[in-house]
Amino acid sequence: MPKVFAERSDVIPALGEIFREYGFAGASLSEITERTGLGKGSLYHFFPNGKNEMAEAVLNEIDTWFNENVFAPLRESEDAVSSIRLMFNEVNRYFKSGKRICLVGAFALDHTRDHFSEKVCNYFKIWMNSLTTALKRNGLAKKDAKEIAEEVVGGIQGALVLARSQDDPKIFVRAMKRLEKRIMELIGE
Amino acid sequence: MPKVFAERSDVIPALGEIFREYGFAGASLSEITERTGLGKGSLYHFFPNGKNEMAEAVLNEIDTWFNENVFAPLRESEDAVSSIRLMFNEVNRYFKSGKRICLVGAFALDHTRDHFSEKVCNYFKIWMNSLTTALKRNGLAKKDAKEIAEEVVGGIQGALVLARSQDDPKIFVRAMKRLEKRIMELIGE
DNA sequence: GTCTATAAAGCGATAGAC
DNA sequence: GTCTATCGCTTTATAGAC
Repeated sequence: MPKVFAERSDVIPALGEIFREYGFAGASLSEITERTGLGKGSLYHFFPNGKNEMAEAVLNEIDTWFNENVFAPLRESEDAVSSIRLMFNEVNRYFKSGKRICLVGAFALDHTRDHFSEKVCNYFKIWMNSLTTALKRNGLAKKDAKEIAEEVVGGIQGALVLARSQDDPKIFVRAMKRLEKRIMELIGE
Repeated sequence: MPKVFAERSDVIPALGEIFREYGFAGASLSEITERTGLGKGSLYHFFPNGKNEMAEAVLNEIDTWFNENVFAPLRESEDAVSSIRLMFNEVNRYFKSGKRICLVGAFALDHTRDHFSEKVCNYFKIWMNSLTTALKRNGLAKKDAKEIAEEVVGGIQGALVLARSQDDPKIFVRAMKRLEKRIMELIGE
């Protein structure tokens, strides 16, 4: 019996997980129909431009989530220290303590990046800029703040790669703790 | 006019670059025939098991290269400090100062990992273990050595992701310098 | 060892009934 | 909004001539 009145936004999380597991090129429509429970008709109704539009919708949702839960607090919170602690907590939660990869980072590595270059570039750029802002508010010089932001955002991506390569999420958790500790030492907390 | 007497080992570097650019799933045989200049007949002559065997050959070559140029010196060199400097130099050269990604790291992220899990796992494991050995030889406690090795190998992977996301190889070069400096400070050089 | 021709399957995408 | 049927194309892989 066909489901009715499914909403476009309902399928986006499932699409995200499929792209994470198979990559953009490896995610086939048959896998997508199976996992979402929607036929091709429904999928093309929601995403007339096919797989490309699905990936774009996923990237937009990621963008929104990080802006609301991580980037905006870093930029706007009066208490910069707790906004940085919040970042580590939320990021750890988002990546399921290392059991989930970063889709944007995965897209960045191969030619998939070229199809979504603006979104891929901005995700990391805004993340680093927001963290830099919070660090400057804690008294760090602009140059130092930028450098540590680059180290932290890069360190998180690398820990996700390493954790998956060893099938050991604890590698990610350890990296997060190490990076948080280093930031807190630098800003004297 | 058909080339004759091409050798299997001749095509492996080209295969590596194709997999880096397109990922395993995204690398099509038509792209491979085009870039290697070999017809499907020749390719299946060299790699009877098709794409899978091609990727395996690439991973084997990567394994050999890193063992000879990076891992073995780390484990065996009498001068542990210069073996660590050598590591940073060789790794920087291998990844073309951030213009080339790590194929093993890319494979690790999606389900491609499951097809080559042993090789993917061992590449990073042996890298971290070799670096740990060199660090212990410089007087670091085992626990500290393991932690810094994890940080450095992860940091390199993350920097590759970040550099490509921003299309800015300098991010990778900066990370390499930062990581080398941190190691040298820790072992008191 | 190389090539071309071809097979069989799967792909993304579309059309049209309901 | 959902489905099934189908299109045209590309895919991986094989066969067989040279």
